[in-house]
Amino acid sequence: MRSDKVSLSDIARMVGVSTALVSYVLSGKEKEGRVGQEIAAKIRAIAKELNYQPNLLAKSLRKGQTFTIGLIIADISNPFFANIAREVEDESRRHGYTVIIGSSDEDADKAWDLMNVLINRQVDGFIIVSSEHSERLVEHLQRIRLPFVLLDRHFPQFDTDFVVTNNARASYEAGIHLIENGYRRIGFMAYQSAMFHVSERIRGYQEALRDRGIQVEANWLKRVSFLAIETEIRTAIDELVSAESPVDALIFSTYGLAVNGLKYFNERHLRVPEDVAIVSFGQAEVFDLYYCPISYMRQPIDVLAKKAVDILMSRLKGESSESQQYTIEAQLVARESSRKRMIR
Amino acid sequence: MRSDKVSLSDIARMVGVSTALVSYVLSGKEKEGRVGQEIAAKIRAIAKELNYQPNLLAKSLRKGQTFTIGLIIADISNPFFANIAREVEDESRRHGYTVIIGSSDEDADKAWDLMNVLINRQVDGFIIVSSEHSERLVEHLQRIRLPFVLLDRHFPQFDTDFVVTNNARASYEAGIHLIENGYRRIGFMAYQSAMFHVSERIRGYQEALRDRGIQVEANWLKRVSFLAIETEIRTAIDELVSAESPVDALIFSTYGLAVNGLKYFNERHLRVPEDVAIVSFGQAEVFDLYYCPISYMRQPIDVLAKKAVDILMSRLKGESSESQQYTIEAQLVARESSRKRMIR
DNA sequence: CGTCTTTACTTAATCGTTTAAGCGAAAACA
DNA sequence: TGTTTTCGCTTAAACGATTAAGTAAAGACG
Repeated sequence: MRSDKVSLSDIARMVGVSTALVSYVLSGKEKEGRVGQEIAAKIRAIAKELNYQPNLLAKSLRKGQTFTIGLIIADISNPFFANIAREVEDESRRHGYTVIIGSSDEDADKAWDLMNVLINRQVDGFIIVSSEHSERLVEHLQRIRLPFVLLDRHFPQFDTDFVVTNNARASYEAGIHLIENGYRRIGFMAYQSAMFHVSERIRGYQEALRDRGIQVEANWLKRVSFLAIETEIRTAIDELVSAESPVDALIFSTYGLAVNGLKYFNERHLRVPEDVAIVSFGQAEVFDLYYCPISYMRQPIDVLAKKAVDILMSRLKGESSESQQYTIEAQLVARESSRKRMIR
Repeated sequence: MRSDKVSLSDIARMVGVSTALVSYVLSGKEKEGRVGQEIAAKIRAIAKELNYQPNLLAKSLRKGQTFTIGLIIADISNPFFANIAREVEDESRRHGYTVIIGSSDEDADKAWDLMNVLINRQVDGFIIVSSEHSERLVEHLQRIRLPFVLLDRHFPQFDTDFVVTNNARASYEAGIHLIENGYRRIGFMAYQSAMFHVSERIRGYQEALRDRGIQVEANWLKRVSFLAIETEIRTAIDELVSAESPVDALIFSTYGLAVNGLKYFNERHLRVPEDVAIVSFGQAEVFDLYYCPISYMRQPIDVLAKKAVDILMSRLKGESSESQQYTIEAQLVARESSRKRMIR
């Protein structure tokens, strides 16, 4: 297919030396290779003239390193993950690494297959936003000793590297914020999932209410399945605003829940914050543009991503052996959607 | 780093045959290799037992094919591109290809560097959402005969494969739609760019107005630079709604312009569609969630992406030599933001 | 029974690098 | 002058697959 691919041996032939010498010069190992000044210059000149581009496949095969990392996320078309992907990509490039991204759709089997595809491609390591039931994936990576960092979500039962948000604390602050602004009946919308970060978010919310002497009603907590979100979130909201136990505020625990929930809010003509005040997790332009800008717990995606890459890089250098675990605080961005409650 | 990597020769040693035989069996070439039944079974058994995963680097190096394609887009954190990326990823995987995504930030130099990184990684081909001044990139790929497909944007002066939206037509329809709903003074917001798709979108808009006997005023067309979008779009909108030549409707020619523009609309408390009706390009959840759902020209991202991958695949098989060029129609999704004008 | 074909394998080159080891020749040292 | 060191380069193995070509043994054929 390609015609003018130029290899080390092409240069070697033109200069009249061995490929070894060319390799030494072009990879900056002149010292070790003890190459003559003139011949080095000549090699460099010819390489430049032919626009020599080393074949990274060959290099990787030989060195046992590809300078590639695999990034497994739920869905690149979700802006939260897209932003993560962007930061990971930029940070990795700074270290000379290329990222291969795969979307798992929160499906452990897909994630497993993805992992295998990437392993076959000999990635040097992984950054993973894990999905439910991905314990097997984590165990497998540990067993084969492939470095990886869990991002945004982790498994407390495994001793792994990870970088996550302080989810309990974030929920707690979201709750306190709403309470301090006069809301008393606060709902919480979460995915139906046994993942740690989900239960942490729920825990923080409940603690906030309890700390402020509010009796948490069980049916304020709504859990919807990821796959049937569009229908289930409608039922959940219907129940939350029904006469029986109407809430005056609602915390969405992810971006996807917020988007789907707010769509239904519009449909039902529920007013924010008059009917229901809102604080959400995740972040996206949607929150700015909503008629009533949405308050949210800002997760410092750039910091999370950068830290994850840094940890992975240190692993790839084989530096430490202790697990590196970072929990980063989210920050409340208070907007109109949770403004002080008017007395009705 | 990795301990238990198992290679062809490991299997060969255990079974007591040569690596060649193992290769034949495991790559389903038993016929050509004329391998015995029993030994084939044994090889397969051991391979399974050891969980053998072929080293794609070695395979690629030998075969001169990596089954990898490079996708260059402006920015993965922009939902329009994120959706493209997702579709390209899925469709490619169906063909057994892995995608490496890179963000160019609409910067030709970054795109060039990205291209080189990916070439070094021996991608088999490219799908490119090109940026301004990327003619050099296109010429280079043609010269080295690396297959590529331009997506969403193309250069009319080059004879390349491409898949694009019918931009002139889409703008035209957006314009007609607004006119038919009673708007007469229609503005158009575009990036300051000489790229073909931009001028096509402008052309369609102007034609629509002319066809309906509306005298197009020059200062209805606003062009803002990609880099200084936040400030320039404010000035542009200020001018558009100013007393001198206030518009009653506005077409945003990209997602990014719409988001930034609408933010400023909120700030200035401009009402949609009472003050200004809106039709936008691009698509995202934002448009659904805005207090007044935004009408937009729906570009069939899934079709665009799938077609681009299909074309690239046919190139990789070396099928046709004629350039394959597809122009796909966008579809108006009419919502509240451009509803029939009330007489004031 | 000798020759030809088929079967079931092996050998070895190859892809494009890296890099340890080797090897003359010149320079330094004793 | 003889020995060691340094210099400047080459040789060749290795990474892990693929695959054309070779080969030995068994079976088919006349």
